[in-house]
Amino acid sequence: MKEQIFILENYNSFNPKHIFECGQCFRWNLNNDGSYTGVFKNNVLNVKKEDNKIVFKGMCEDNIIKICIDYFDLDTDYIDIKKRLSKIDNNLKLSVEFGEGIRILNQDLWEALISFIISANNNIPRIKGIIERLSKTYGKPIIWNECTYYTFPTPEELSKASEQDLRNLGLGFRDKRVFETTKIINENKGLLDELKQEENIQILREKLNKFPGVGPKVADCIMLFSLKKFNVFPIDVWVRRVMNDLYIKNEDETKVSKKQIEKLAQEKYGDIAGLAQQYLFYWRRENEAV
DNA sequence: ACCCAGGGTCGTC
DNA sequence: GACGACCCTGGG
Repeated sequence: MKEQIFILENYNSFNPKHIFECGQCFRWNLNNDGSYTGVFKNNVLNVKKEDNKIVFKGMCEDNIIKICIDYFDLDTDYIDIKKRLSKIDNNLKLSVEFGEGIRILNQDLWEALISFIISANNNIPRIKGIIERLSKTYGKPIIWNECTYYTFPTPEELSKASEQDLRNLGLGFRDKRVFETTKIINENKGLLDELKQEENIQILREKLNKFPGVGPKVADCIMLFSLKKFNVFPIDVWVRRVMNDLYIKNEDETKVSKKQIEKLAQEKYGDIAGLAQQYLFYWRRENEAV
């Protein structure tokens, strides 16, 4: 592998900070120069926005342009999506303005499955640390600019970890869930492809729920972030909070039922509920005191 | 120092 | 369908 460069000029709706900090991914880190560096599949990439250019630079196993178009969802028209969301109400308009450069990454299904199992009742800094340690211990090294990066372990690589190994890496009670899910994937080689080909959301959700550690929220995240199902609406504490603040206004947000939020999201946002979720999540998390 | 919450899920009642 | 338990860590 050798370094490749790809530059987008005058490209709209692309802001690295918005993309990497809206909660969809865990392996991108901010550098001193404002750029972000991350690992996905067998690639290491650095992304920097300067003036009217987006500069992609890195070690890629395939053509960097092809890889970026796929991973950064460059063929989707976000101007149109944002226009539609802005028309819904003023809240959406404000959240879309705030996170104008958000894009939904097309992440690897296996990595998303494990990562979001780890995310359960956990906080983002700790989730990132756990995934980094998993990669360092079981993934493959890629050297670039005198730094060593590690790929996310494949199912085979992760199968080398015992439950106790996982516990030692800091997974806590999620050790068993990750261990069992890895075992299921390794015993059913065609399962991941089968999931990728399933178009029906309900069937997909049922299949995902069979993995230990995958409940409704984690299943929705997997579908939205790695299977391009833009109509699902993952509900976590932040989304519950913002939906309650904006529409429901219950004194105790924890008392608001998931069903009620789901219904509201489908009615208001419909087939792009997942996109709405990302703008709202990012907006609410970055403006906590509001 | 102590307490709480965090991109929830699971087992039990 | 409600309710508590669950590893661990950063921040109040």
